[in-house]
Amino acid sequence: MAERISEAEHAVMEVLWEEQPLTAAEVAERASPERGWSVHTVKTLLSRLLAKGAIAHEADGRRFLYRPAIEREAYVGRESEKLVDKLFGGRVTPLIAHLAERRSLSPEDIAELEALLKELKP
Amino acid sequence: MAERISEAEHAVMEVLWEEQPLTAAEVAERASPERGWSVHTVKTLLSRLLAKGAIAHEADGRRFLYRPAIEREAYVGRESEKLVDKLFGGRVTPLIAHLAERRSLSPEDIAELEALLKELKP
DNA sequence: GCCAAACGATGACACCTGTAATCGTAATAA
DNA sequence: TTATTACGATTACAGGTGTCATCGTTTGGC
Repeated sequence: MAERISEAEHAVMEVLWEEQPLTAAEVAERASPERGWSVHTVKTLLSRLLAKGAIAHEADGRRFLYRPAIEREAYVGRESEKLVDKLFGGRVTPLIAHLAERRSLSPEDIAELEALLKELKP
Repeated sequence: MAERISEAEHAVMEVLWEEQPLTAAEVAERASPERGWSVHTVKTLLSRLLAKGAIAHEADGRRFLYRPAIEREAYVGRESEKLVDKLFGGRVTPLIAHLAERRSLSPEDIAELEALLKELKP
């Protein structure tokens, strides 16, 4: 469950986080517009995610219904932490500084962040 | 130069960003404590980084001196953006919210962020 | 001048990833 | 009841990645 999820696998996870449970065909349908995958490809990705324990399936007649076995919240939290650790020694501020520089934050962004900070203060 | 840099390659880049230029042996020396790499491994990684254009080398007698060809700033900026785009639809605030939740921000972190926001405001 | 050490270049190899196709079987349509 | 279709399971295969070893050559020590 702490297994690494690849780029393509992540795209499948996003589909399932969006709507759930889904059959393999449905996942393919929803994922294909952007990725142009064959249904075979999607099935392979689903198998790998199953093996990693990132999703679960239950039988529905002859086919399976798939659903996420890990929460998106947990996943994005872990990934964010990994990036901050890897690139910024665990410090959040330089991350924000970088993002602010590269894509200027809108006044709304800034207001949001200020509100968030206010909440975080004791 | 916009080539993907792998995990192991990134570790080599960090060594070179820290100190530069270095010979292959020196890179291995500095990288090995944490990774336990053989010098062969490091040389392979250097070759691949060269091929990708992420580093450059100049002859120093019979060996090479390696140095980064891309700036750390640019790299971490790109990587941060990729994460924000992939996981948060490009929005910074939810990223911070996640990080704040998972590893509580210290009062210093919060102060830093506040200072940063103040600077960003017109 | 010769031998060992040191280099870069090249090769190796297993595992992961992206992207399918094929196989065997079960269900469905006719 | 048989032919087709729809599934999951299995197999495939090239390119990337992590991790080294070997080859051929240069050079520094003696």
